[in-house]
This record gives sequence, C-alpha cells and structure tokens, in this order.
Amino acid sequence: MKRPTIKDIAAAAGVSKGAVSLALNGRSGVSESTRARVLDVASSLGYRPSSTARALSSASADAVGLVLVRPPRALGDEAFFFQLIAGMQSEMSSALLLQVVSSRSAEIELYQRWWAEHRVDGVFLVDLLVSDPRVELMSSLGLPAVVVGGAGHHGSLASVWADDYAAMTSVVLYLKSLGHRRIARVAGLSSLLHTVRRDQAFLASVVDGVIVAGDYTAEAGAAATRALLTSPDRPSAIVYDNDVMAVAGAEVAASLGVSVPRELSIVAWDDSVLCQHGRLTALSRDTFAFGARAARALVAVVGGALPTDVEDVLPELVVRGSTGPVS
Amino acid sequence: MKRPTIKDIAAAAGVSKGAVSLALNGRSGVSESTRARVLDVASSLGYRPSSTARALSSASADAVGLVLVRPPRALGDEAFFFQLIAGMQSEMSSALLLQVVSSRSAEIELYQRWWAEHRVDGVFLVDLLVSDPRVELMSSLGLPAVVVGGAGHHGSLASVWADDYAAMTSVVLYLKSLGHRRIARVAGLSSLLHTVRRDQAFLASVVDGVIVAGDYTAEAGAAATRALLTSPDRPSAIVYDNDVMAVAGAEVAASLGVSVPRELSIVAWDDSVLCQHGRLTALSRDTFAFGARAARALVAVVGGALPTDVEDVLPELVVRGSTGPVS
DNA sequence: GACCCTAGCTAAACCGGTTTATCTGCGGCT
DNA sequence: AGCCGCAGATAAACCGGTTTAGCTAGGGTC
Repeated sequence: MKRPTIKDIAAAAGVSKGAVSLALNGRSGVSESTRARVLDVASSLGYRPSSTARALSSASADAVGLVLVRPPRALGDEAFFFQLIAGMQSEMSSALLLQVVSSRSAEIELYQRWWAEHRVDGVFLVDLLVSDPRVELMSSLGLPAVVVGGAGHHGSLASVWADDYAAMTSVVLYLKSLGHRRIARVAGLSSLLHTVRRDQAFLASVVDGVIVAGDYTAEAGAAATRALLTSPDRPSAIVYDNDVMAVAGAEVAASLGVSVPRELSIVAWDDSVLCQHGRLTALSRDTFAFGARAARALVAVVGGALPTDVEDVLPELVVRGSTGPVS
Repeated sequence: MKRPTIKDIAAAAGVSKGAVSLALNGRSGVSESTRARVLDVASSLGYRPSSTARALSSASADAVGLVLVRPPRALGDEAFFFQLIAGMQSEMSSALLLQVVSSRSAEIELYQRWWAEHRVDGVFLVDLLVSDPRVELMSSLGLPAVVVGGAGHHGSLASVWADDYAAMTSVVLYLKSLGHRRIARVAGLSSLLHTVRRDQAFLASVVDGVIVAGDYTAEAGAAATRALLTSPDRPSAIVYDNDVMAVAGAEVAASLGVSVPRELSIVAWDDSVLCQHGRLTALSRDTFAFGARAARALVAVVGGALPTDVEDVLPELVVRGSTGPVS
C-alpha cells in the first residue's frame, strides 16, 4: 500500500540514495549503465517522487497558486474566473492551489506564507490595482509571478494582458459611427487598473460622455441604468463593464419602456451565454485561451525564463441586436 | 526575509526544537511557563509553521483536493462547479488543490499520488458514477473523503446530497397538476448516478414519459428538443437536466414556432442567471450552501469524526413564465 | 614509478517539522 | 539513606527527498 521511496529504489538497485536522486533527475555523476538500471527499477516499482519532500529541500513544489479576493458568495457569478482557471489548467501539468480570501491583507499574507513554505512554484496575480503592492512584494520575495490582465509592464514581473484601451476606443468609434454622441459608461471597480484604463480610453474618444461607477453586480447595473435613463440628458448608448450589469441594464430599459436598440444601444464588455441569449452586442474575448496563455507564461518564468509581456489578441466586438443607429 | 523556523524559536527561547514543537501544539511534556515563553517568542518572531515540512512527517497537509474530469474547455460553462467551489472555500481555512484532468484513470492516479505524497488531508468526490471505483479506492487508501451530490450512502464515506428522486417527483407532479400527460425528459450523462436516480423518479411518477439522452451542452439540448418537437406524438412539457440545455431548448421551440408556455412547458434543473433572464421555471438549489456543507463534512471527517450522510434541503421549484396549463 | 585528474559513487548533512527514547532532578515513601 | 516515580526537558531519529564533501579506482602524463 505504501508508495516506494527513493530508499527502496536504492536498496533494490544496490546503490545509494544520492545516486538514485542523480540518476532520476538526469544529472551527471552517475554512469549511463547505473542510470539505466535505476530508472528500470524505479519504473518497475511504480515510483513517484513525493513533491512534498522535494519541496522541503528547496526544489519544485509542483503547484502554482491563485488567490482571489472576494466575498465568497460573489464568486459563483463570475464565469470569467472559472473560464480563466479552466484555461490555465489546460496548459499546466501541476496542480493549482486556490484560495478565496476576503481581504487584500489576507491575500498578501497568504502569498508570503505559500512562498515561505515552498507550497507553490509561482503565482498568478489577478485584479491588478492601480498601484499594486503585490508587484513589489513578488519582486522582493523572488517569487515567480505572472500579472494577468493588468495592461502594461509591471516591475520585474511577466504580464499577460489585453489592450483594454484600444478595445474601448474601438467600441466608442463603433457607436460614434452609428451616430451616437452622448454615450454613458457603467464602469467596474475604480480601484482596478483596467477600469482606469478603460475610463481613460472612453473619455479620450467620446464626444459627450458620462461615467457611472458600478461593481459588476446586477443591482449596480440596474441602479446605474435607471439613473441614466431618467436623467434630463439621457444617453443614446451605454457601455457596461461586464455582462451581468449589461443584462440588468437591458431589463431596466425594458421596464422603463425604453426600446433597445431604437432608443438605446447597449454594449457589454465580456461576452457570455448571458449576452448571447439576451442578444446583446458584446466585446468578446477568449478567456479560456487567455488563461492558457497566462499559464504558459508562468510555466516559463518558473522554469527560469526571463519575464516577458504578452499581449493577448484584441477583444472582438460581436454585434447583436442591442446596438443600432441613433434614432 | 526568510521566515523563522522552529529552530530559530528554540534558540531564541533557549529550549530544544522538540520542546518548541510540543509547546506550539498544545501537547503535554512542557511546563506552562516554558509554553508561555515559547508562544511569546513565536508570535513576536511572526512564526508560521511550514505545512510542507509538517506534511512530510505525516501530519496535516493543510489542504484538501478536488479533481474534475472534464474536457477543460467545457468547464467554464458550468457555473455549478464554481458556485460549489466558492461555497467550499467559505467553510475552509485550508487551501483547495484543484486539478482538471481528462480521464477517469488520470483522476484515480492523481488521488493516489496526492495521498501518497501527503499533499491533501482529504478529498471531495464529485460526479459520482453508478458504480464508482473511487469509493472503494478511498476506503482502501484510508483517505478521508466526502461524496458530493451522490444520493445515498457510499461504503464508509461521508456523503452530502440532495434528494434528486423527490425533487424529480415534485416536478412531475407539478406538471401533472397543470394537466400535462406526455412529458419528456432531456437527461444528463447516463453514467452519472444522479442521472439514473432522476430517470427512475421520472419514470415512476410520469403517465406517458419519454427520456432523451443529453450531455449538458447547448447542442445536445437543441438537438433533443428538435427531435421531440418534430415527433408525431410530441410532449406538452420537457424537463431538462441543466440550465444550458433548457435555454437551448427554449430557443429551438421559438424557432419552430412552438409557443412557450402555451404549447410547451419547460422546466430546467439547476437555476441560474440564465434561467432568470430566460424566464424559465427552474429547480433551484443553493449550490453555494451545498458546497459549504460539503466542506464542513470534509473538515469533520479529516478531523477524525465518523462519516455521516447529510441530506441537503430539497431543491425548490421556482415557477416562472415557461410553464403553464396544457392547452 | 610518482603524481595528478576525473568519473563514479557513497556517506552525511540538510530542509523544518514530529516523535520517541533518554537523561536529569526533585519529591515522596519506606 | 535508599529507592521509586514522575515531570520537564533534551538529543536523536525520522519523513523523503536534494546536495555537498569525500573517497576510490582507473587512466594519462612526465
């Protein structure tokens, strides 16, 4: 029942523990004949190295970490992260250590702990803040990390990102080409870096714009929409920072008797089944592939490669029934 | 930068490593005064035990495992699992080791490995098969495990489940009370235990029923619906095994000119935002709470408690616009 | 033939904990 | 005084690997 250890192999092959370690890891110091014999014995015994023991003596932990800061209950609605995780997994042979915490400080504490204990070889950093302390932390710890979704370059870390600025610009240009002047944006959390980027791009390209803060929930989307549609100079188009808020907004419009897309055009950021069934025009990106790309980047830096910045393909605008020419 | 180890504490407190270990773990063998001094030094040094080292000497690994067998790409659409994981996390202080694999054999291999390496203290078992080899495996390994969502009792394992049989019966009775006689069921994977249970309950309570196999994808839902609606004796109601298939079915009905709910009633199993916006009557359960309950059960058996079977609250039928009296 | 190098291997230390066996005083009992 | 028992602590072994220092034998060089 017990798994064979390196000691068992050493005994069976008639060599020392050290020699077995060298042989198994393809390092020099043992003859080819000995190596072959050791490998033979190891496979016939069904040997699997213990990553726990290995991690203890400062080698690979065979796992990477991801910490999500979020009220746990809110997590389930964010299909984005699940897609992302699924994509990550597709490119990793190691396991993912996942933990959901409720505060930023707990997150930092956890990263430090995982690193101190060699529980992970590297980590993903998501939800990048405008001036994020984690970037500095990773550098000082020397913990390999990949910034996921934070546009631009971050200290000495690798980064995988989509160009939110260009994407937002393209959305606004599209709406302008339909004749829209007064355009509103229902934004996400203002503490997040990509929110700021989208804000900047929005303000830079729009003629007559207004930004309302939101927090990705249906309630926020509904409230913002209600406020916008009942205001004296109501916009002819609204761009939402995620699918949930957009769908909620569409419902509010319907309940107020505002016809979409005749009186109001709606664009959602992340595409999803929700947008598909709601026939909402959405900015679609392949989150699964994005996660896979992030995983590849992390595997690379864990392997000692120099950190690089990878720009993901530009999100693509999928036009459905929720956008049209201004009436 | 390096975390203090037990050795550092021993030196600072002027005692031996062993004494520190005893003191920190609240075990007898040290005097109260020494214990107090050790705890004092430990906290002032910001000591955190290394779970890696601890796991090596056959104690807690401070993590539990979950393996999902699935084509990675399909994972992102299953909000169910993300809700479940979120719920689990809410009740666990330890981390979750998550890995997605593509075959049952890889899953079993992984469970064995994790156990052999002390990487996890226990595991969740989801997607229980009709006769599942994992149940036997866990018993023989002595690996604490909780069966999640597999109705009934399983060997020596703890189990957390919802009564699918009763739930299906209630759905059928509801439809019958509306006058429906010929009712169809678009089922999930027939290899899964809960699919069989639902099949049984469906057949036992229905007057004139038909079951079509599906696999939870929109495509399968659409195809099954198309077949049913174009058949000579088409049903007046369809019960789908998940939300994705139900929504796809509703679209097919619309495209065929079949009016919902006048000519066709639709019920979805798991409720979701998708059902809410599609105004589909759905069998709603609190997946988050379900995950939390599963986590509590696992924490208990890991802690040495006797495995128990916990029955979750019965899913509740949320009636929306997709069901009505037979015309 | 003396000397040096190096390939190939072993023994031992180490990672950071837990656990067991052993040692040291001290108090109580006869 | 002599003996036992026990609390309190320590040293050392152990978990399963990696890594380093050290040993040995064989070949090449002068």
